Amino acid sequence: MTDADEIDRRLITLLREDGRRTYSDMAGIVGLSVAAVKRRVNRLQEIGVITGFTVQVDHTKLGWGVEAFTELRYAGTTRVADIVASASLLPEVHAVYTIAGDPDALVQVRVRDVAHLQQVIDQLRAAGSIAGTKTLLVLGAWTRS
Amino acid sequence: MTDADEIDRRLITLLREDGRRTYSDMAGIVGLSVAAVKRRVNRLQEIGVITGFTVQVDHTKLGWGVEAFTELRYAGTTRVADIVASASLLPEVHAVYTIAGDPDALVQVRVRDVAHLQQVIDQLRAAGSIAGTKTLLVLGAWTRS
DNA sequence: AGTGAAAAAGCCATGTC
DNA sequence: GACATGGCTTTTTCACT
Repeated sequence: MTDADEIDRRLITLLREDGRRTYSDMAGIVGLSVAAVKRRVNRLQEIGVITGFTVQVDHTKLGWGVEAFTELRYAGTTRVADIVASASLLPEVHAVYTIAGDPDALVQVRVRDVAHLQQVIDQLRAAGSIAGTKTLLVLGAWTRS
Repeated sequence: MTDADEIDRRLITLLREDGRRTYSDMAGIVGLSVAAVKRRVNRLQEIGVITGFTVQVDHTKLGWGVEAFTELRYAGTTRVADIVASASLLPEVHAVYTIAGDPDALVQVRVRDVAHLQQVIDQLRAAGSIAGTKTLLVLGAWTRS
């Protein structure tokens, strides 16, 4: 936990809604000067609460129409770091979550079509000592903000 | 699929790395004029490839230290839209994915601690005609870029 | 921490090639 | 799409509280 007060949280919320909002815009909303808002945002970046600015992309419109989560189960000796390292090398892999219990990891992938999905799953299986996989095909997604 | 050429894709990649990059910066990298880059980025927003700008936040540092995925299984008659509508009302829910097959949905949640997780799961169960849940507790996460 | 003001940088519309 | 110009907005810094 970090010392982020109520105003810091409001600034973060505002920037999550629109990462390009201007300092003067936010200053007007939270009731501080532009310089004060800038210093707070800079500080939030320095202490690592804000880790970066980015764009949200509709991957469907770029031809990556299929999204899936693949659950991975490993042979007993596999180390967590190796799991993440090998899976994250695939460009189709969007996120890797290591899990307590069963399964051992959950991999979020984005692919062009189901044939492509098959390829990626095969590559995941080949990457380590995988005991088994189960893939959840995403039909629809809702994400906050 | 949309008509986004190689330069468009490079611009998207650049903006994913840093959503605050200036047009002149990108113009220098891709070898176009500032005005041309601006027109392309505007167009990518208009056609919905770029859906918004935002900040990446380290939720751990804000006291939301526990992340989990909860698989939901429904009674036969539940409609997908209702699932998403009810789950997305909880502020702890970060994303809802509807799934082909078993389970019916995968819900990504972020909570303060495991006691809080218990509450959220209970609320998810109460929200619809849930036949069962299984929660995957995240130990570590890797996300692209 | 916050304020206010001035300099520097970036944005954006317009016109021309 | 390139290039140039000018007006406007935003960012960034600095001295002061």
